Amino acid sequence: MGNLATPLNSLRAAGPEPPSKAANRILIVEDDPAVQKALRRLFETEGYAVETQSDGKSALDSFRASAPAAIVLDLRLPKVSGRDVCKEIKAIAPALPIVVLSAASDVSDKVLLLELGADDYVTKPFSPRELLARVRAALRHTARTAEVQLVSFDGISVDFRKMEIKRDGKPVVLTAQEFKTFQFLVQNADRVISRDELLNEVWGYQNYPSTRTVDNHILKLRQKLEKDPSSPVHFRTVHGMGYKFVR
Amino acid sequence: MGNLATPLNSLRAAGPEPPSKAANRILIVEDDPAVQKALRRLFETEGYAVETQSDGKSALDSFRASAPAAIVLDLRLPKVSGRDVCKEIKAIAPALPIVVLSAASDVSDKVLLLELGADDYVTKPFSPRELLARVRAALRHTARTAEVQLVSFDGISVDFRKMEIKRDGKPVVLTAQEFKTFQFLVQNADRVISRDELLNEVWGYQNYPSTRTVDNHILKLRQKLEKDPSSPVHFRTVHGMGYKFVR
DNA sequence: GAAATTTGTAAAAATAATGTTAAAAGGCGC
DNA sequence: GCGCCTTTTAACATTATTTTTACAAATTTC
Repeated sequence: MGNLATPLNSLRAAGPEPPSKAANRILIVEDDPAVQKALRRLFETEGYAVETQSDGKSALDSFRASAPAAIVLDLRLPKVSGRDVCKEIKAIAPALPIVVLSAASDVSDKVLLLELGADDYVTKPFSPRELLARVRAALRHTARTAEVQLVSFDGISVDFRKMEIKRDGKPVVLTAQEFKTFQFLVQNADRVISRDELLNEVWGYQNYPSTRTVDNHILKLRQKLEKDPSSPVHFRTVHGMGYKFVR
Repeated sequence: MGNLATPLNSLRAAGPEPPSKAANRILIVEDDPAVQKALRRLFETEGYAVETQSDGKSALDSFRASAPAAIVLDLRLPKVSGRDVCKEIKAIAPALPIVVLSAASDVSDKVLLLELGADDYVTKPFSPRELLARVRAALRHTARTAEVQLVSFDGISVDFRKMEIKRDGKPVVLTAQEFKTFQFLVQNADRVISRDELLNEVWGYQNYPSTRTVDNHILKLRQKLEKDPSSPVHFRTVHGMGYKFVR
């Protein structure tokens, strides 16, 4: 499971979670049989209910009939072009997430995708994991438009959308990386997060600093947000495992 | 983090040992000796048990024999091509994460990786850290899916994800190693586990403490979790064999 | 039932992880 | 390029955990 999916998990962590049937139905529109097959396998092994179509016309029919939770759409399609399919679907169901597959040349202008109404796209040699992550992210996004945007605890209030943090009414300034770290921890509250996971999720693959970097950011967060930084209450360390944010 | 891993393990293999699916065993398939050596070092210093193969044929044999937790696979291989190896392995073990190494030109086709069933890829030249990060992410993925997350017995409740244990409502604090030991025992409840198996599975490959270390951890678990530690009910001793957790 | 082996137990010794500081490296606007 | 801010690394102190050790108790073997 892509690590991007973790916030979702933690949000639900409160109770036993009933997997909604509709929530994991996916429509894949792809004309190349080989790719179609591969995509089907990819998503099915991840527990999605997959429906596949090979052309734009059938895709539209299928979409109306089965009401999928998300659509994976190849832009290059016979008959009705992928672009038109995308537009049309978005006209009917604006909230339905669509992730577009495209050759790099197709998206020379990202503007186009926005016009189409696509929620995200994956280009050329993409890793299956990446596609999965994007679809999941798209699903998550629509599933919870108001994804924990406001949090407050212990005299601290946070507006993640505005990127505003106040402590006893006074603004607290976090740097970019501190903020991202904070947000990830909050969105995964109560769960123990390893340094590696934080590096993956917050820092990403390209720049992968040493694990000690994480410690330093935690230190900063404690200094800026804990009442008594030397005995942290919210940013807890779990020795040998990682860190854990507790409200 | 020693890298004495290999010799120690082979020594230990003397005794009768069940085919373990150690979570940190990695198969690296790479024909360039220099790269192979570098990769081996990279992963070994990170505590993985590394097995290397130079061609597709041996890779398949090795995969069948040793059941690694993940595979790092160069697409360019002599004899059987990396592509075929990938496909074949995915056909047998769809859940086994495969991270592909490839020249940029190899993945120019957006289809390729998908069809192969690879989970992720890194293009040459790649940064060691990025490769590590991707492999770890892939491993975490498989580790997280489908495992018991909540358990309770006898007034004790466990949330493995939060790493939280409560006894009659009060939190019990376990150290990292204690927790891992506990988790492994619980997930293998009712089965007798030898000390050697515990060392392999919980302690991993590169640290090999004496078997008495296991006894001490069991002791701690009993002290923290048994009603009457001197006559344990859940953490049972199977004389001459090992231990066994009973709910 | 005595010797040999295995396990229970607690405390000491050895390691390893984390906290913290300060300096180096990297980015960015000017 | 220069100065400013952020991020990362490096180093050292501190704390926590893991491992070893030694001996007592229990179990098995003969």
